[in-house]
Amino acid sequence: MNEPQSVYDSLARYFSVLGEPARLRILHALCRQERCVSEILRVTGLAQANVSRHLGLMYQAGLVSRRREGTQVFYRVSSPVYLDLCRTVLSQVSTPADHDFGDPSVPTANDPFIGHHKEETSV
Amino acid sequence: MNEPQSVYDSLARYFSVLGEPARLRILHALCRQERCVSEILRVTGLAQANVSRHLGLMYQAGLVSRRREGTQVFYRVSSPVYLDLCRTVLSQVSTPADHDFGDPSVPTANDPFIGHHKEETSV
DNA sequence: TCTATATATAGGCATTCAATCATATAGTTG
DNA sequence: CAACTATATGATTGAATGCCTATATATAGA
Repeated sequence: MNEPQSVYDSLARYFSVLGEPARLRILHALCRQERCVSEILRVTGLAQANVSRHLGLMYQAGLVSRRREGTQVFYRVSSPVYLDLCRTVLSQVSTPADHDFGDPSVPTANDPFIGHHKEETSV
Repeated sequence: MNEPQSVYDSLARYFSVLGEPARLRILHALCRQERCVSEILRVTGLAQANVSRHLGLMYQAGLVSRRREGTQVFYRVSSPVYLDLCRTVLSQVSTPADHDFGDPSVPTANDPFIGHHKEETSV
């Protein structure tokens, strides 16, 4: 029972959940639509146990919602706010150009969380 | 040198930097104004070595800028975007009301990151 | 140069946490 | 119930990271 004591702890917890590449991949897979776990596996290429863990964590944190349909469990982003956060940071990240997140000249087609989602062919 | 390979890594790195209560405290201390390290120590009550480390990390990540003046080093939030992120998440967090982020009846006086970030104009 | 103040950094220790393998649970169908 | 599919979880390991103490660097002044 490690309840967060302060606003800072709660806030940090949210950011920590977002601070993991694998979880961001999963979030991106849910960017446009809800998906069941096996779809997420296929799209992201991550291992089953990992995806399940990350989804559980994100679910507990409130970032994703889920519903069961037969043996499958469908997850979706619980609030577009979380996608907005990603886009906001991405827009900041792209400007310095000291990393190679998509050339500024090349439009946002390849960037995650843009909304025009390239289906699972995204590299 | 461990350069991030994908957009997800870079994005996660940013969120990770924000995913630490101590760093959020420091960020909050810089919410309205730039401050030198000793001021940050006094305001946050954190240990000197920790603050220095956290500031160094945030500086490398680009979240804060700094300038030296004599023996003192003044830090400031490099972009109000990072404060906006905090406020955005806080607004999401506050709704459940299962944590004590400032009573809704009590105005925002005690809540972090509520101060309007005055244009810093990099003195 | 010597001293004092302000900030940064190194090393050790403890904890957190992601990846993995194996196994368990839930639901469906025969 | 048995067998199968889909998803979750336990246990272990290794890496990353935060805090602490001590020390190093930088700047200013006598």
